[in-house]
Amino acid sequence: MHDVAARAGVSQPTASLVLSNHPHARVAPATRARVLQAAADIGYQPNVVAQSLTRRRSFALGLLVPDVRNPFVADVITGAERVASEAGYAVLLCDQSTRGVAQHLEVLRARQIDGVLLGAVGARDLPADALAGVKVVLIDELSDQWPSIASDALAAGRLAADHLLSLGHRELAYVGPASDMHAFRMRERGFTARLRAAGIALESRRLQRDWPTMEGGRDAMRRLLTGGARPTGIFCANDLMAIGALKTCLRAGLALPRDVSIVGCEDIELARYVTPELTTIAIPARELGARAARLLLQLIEDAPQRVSATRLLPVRLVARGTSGSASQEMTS
Amino acid sequence: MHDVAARAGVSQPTASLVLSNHPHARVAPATRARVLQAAADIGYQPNVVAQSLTRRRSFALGLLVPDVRNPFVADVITGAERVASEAGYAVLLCDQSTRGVAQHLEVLRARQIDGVLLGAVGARDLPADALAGVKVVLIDELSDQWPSIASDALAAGRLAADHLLSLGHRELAYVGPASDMHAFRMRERGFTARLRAAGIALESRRLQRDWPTMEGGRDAMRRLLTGGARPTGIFCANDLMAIGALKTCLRAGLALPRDVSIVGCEDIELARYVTPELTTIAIPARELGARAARLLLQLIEDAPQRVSATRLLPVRLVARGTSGSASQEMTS
DNA sequence: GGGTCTTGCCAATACGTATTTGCACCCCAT
DNA sequence: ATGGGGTGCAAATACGTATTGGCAAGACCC
Repeated sequence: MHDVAARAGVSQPTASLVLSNHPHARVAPATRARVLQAAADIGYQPNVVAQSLTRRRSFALGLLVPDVRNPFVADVITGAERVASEAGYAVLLCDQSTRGVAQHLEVLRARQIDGVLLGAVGARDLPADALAGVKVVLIDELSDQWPSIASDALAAGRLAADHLLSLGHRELAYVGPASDMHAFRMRERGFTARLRAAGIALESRRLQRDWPTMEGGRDAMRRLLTGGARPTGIFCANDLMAIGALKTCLRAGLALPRDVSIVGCEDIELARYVTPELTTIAIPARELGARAARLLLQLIEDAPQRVSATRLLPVRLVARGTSGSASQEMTS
Repeated sequence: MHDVAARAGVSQPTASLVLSNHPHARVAPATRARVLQAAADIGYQPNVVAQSLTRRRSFALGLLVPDVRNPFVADVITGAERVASEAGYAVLLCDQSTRGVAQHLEVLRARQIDGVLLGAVGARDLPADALAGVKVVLIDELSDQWPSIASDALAAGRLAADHLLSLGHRELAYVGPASDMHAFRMRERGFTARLRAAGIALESRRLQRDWPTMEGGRDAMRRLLTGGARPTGIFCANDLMAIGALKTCLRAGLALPRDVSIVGCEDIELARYVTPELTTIAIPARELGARAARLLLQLIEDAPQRVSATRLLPVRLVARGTSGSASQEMTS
């Protein structure tokens, strides 16, 4: 910028006034033009680090996720990255497999990060002190302590239950992670609540918890299959587990949806590419990421506008090939 | 840091010497201890932005990828993020769906980034001028202009060809992207070279190009099916395309591997979860990302050590359910 | 006991930009 | 002509840390 100023025959502060396009900048049009021309001539690019130091804003967001390889998470990232990037913010990616939430937050704080998006992190796990003074938005999580963007997980569980019930299933099971994430808890609660309303109680051996991955779904399904009293309808808290379960059923010689119906949750792209195609509850992952980023940017730029107005994003049932009438089993 | 210095009764520069652990720092042990104690007392955290300004190093890497949602890319990211993070570097994620490579590089340069990892970006597309003065490592790409870490893509193509040939297939096809990425070009070249060596020429209608996604694989497969003279063995340049093709075959009423054999490439986790399980060539994605990050860190920290020593990472065939003997078709 | 060396610290400066303050200068009204 | 108000710019300062140079005080030599 010194070079620009020298070339335009003005002082550095004047060049700064012009280039930062200050609102109440009183600069003569001719001078302004000279500075802009000089900047264009030498291809001036501002040093964001220096700007960050004086303005005490890094124009960067932290994006903390449990696992980049989870397709749902990848969708969330895509939505958030796009919004942030278009607003001129950089995205610092932090994977929890590398280090814990608290440690990542330390690093981000040291970098004077403007805000943090927390994806798929259970609110109870959050170290409140590590978050002190950090602007944060939770993704697909609800908390009265921090703003968040969430999907209607309760409805997701209900939709899955209603779908299976309407197909005539009475022998039902739930497969989900041991996570304390709000989204997972609510999917489970919505499901079991609807079962209770239909007069069905979920035995504990039909409530299987495991890691929210294909492997976890596989292991949970194995336990369901060997546990006796095989269920005919299964709701899996996410599609990865559902696919693991699906695969395990096929390996065990079961046919879907004849012998067993499976309903997943999230509707990742993959759900349409397994065989049979997975019936699931669609969660708008990209939209969650995008809205969370937008909310965070508002919190950063529009002062203490704490009106998070957390609205639940709607979910919907996508009936495909892994769910079918329970009577099929009886008649076959 | 001023507070730390005041608390320890020393000047700010002295505190800096202690806290930055300078090699030829001549500080009395007692003083050093006082400073460290003071820093611990008030929970001092360095301001990385200010450090970046003086040291002219941001301790941050750019990671430029075509699409976070591609599982192969997600694996690469995981590997790179882990290495960078453990070395104390932040990772700025840039998705090409947001803006072009050149624009991302501008932004990264303005942020005084220390280096850039370019994942799955064709070397020919690279704007050489936008890369001037930026330390960069290409991932799964080869170039005599920039250092890189790549897999043995030629061998991958050969392995696929040898596998299909050894199963007796003679009616072969290739499905790949129109990308000019080295990895894809070599996978194709290795495949076709082996076919030629076996006296088989690939007709143009059996060389289908499309987007490297499931949809692309689906569309390419549809063209193969409707083009007459259906091939019995197909090599798809990545697993996503292979899965799209697989799915399309199943929908068309074909059985795998009885009617058609498919070999994918990359061995993403998903390959084991489609039905039948996908035969594929395993590419060490995470290792690629990790090695690329390590090489970049070397270039950054160890001076102009241009000895990139680009070694090709080995690939291997993983035979699963989508490939079988060609004679099966004849006898069925 | 005066000189050279070493040790341990601080003062000064730099990094590149933003912001505040103050000073010329000109225009116009009285 | 003179004072007041506005305009356009530069000087000074700040952001938080790293680095250089130099200055005291002590150790050591003859």
